[in-house]
Amino acid sequence: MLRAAVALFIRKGYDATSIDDIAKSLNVTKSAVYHHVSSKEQLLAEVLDEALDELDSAVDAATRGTGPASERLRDVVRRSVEVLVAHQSAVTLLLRVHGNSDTEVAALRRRRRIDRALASLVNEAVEEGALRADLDPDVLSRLLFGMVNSLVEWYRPNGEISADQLASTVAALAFDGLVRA
Amino acid sequence: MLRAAVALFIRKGYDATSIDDIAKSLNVTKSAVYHHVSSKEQLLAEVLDEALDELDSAVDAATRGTGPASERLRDVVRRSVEVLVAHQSAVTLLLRVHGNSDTEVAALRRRRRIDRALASLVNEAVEEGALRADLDPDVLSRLLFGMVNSLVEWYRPNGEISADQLASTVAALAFDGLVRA
DNA sequence: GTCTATAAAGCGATAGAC
DNA sequence: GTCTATCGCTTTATAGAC
Repeated sequence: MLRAAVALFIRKGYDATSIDDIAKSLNVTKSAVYHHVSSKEQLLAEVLDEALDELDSAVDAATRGTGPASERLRDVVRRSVEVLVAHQSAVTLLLRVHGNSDTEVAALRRRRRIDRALASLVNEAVEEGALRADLDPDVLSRLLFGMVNSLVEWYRPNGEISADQLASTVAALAFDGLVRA
Repeated sequence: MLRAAVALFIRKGYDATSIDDIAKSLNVTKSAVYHHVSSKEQLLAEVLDEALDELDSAVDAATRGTGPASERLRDVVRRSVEVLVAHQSAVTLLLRVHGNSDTEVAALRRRRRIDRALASLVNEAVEEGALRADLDPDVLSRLLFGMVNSLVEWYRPNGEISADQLASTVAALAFDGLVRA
């Protein structure tokens, strides 16, 4: 039920998906769908909460860690990739939210909190001296997690590359760059 | 007119924006809008073509260049950032297209052509020996341009950082990485 | 738990007056 | 070039039978 809805939300977009679309994909009528969920918006809220809970826990672990910020940043990059792979549908929808309803506005607020925590971590790592200081840390943070988040648009788990390999590739590219060492 | 529509498409999403929304933002009625445009879909098509034309020309320049692939890749990364900044609205909408209409399907086809050309360039640069060969070139290409594309979600041209600075930051991060040299 | 039927509102788009 | 009015359709959501 939720899985069918999420699949359509991703393929067509939340706004372009009607309850009737969801019903048809399950070979039932609209009324049958409304027996299980109270509204289309609530369906979205459940998925967004799944994504936000997972990302929160990844970020909280990094924030509360004791080691050097650069190591905690490396860990949260890897953890984020794992979360995006394990909860790809939910995170994909979260990243597409516009703020068109109370549910979406609340999700955006929680997301901004996460983004701010990640930016703080990058700033800390730069101040530590572990990361380059010649570039704006806030811009670096946005680019870094923009790269991480972009993988929801193309990664397919059934392929040849595992979540673990992907996390290593992302971390290697982000920290060491494209150029041959 | 087009500008008002695009602003709303970006703020609320194309599907969640009605012709009446556009009309109200211009303080006219729906009919006045339809006097200037033939359909909501045509409005979207014009914007997507703007973005695709610009990206095409950036990629074509890199593809037809004569220097080393790694230099042409550096150039196309910089040029891409400049295009995303100069045509941010159009590119933002392009990156959000789902394929819900003929217009959107056609745009996705053109976009895939561009992505393939960029992936070829990354492959070439790896074969040349200029870029690291320990990571999958196709994955590198996706992550690199995922990072580039992600800037449409946060960059604001009125701020303190110029398009040129941003292009330098993106290139520096992508090629040399986060770690202090 | 699923159905038919329907309400109430919004949608894209058009006709025709001014 | 903008308006009022309207068509035809789809939307979210509910009522009530089985």
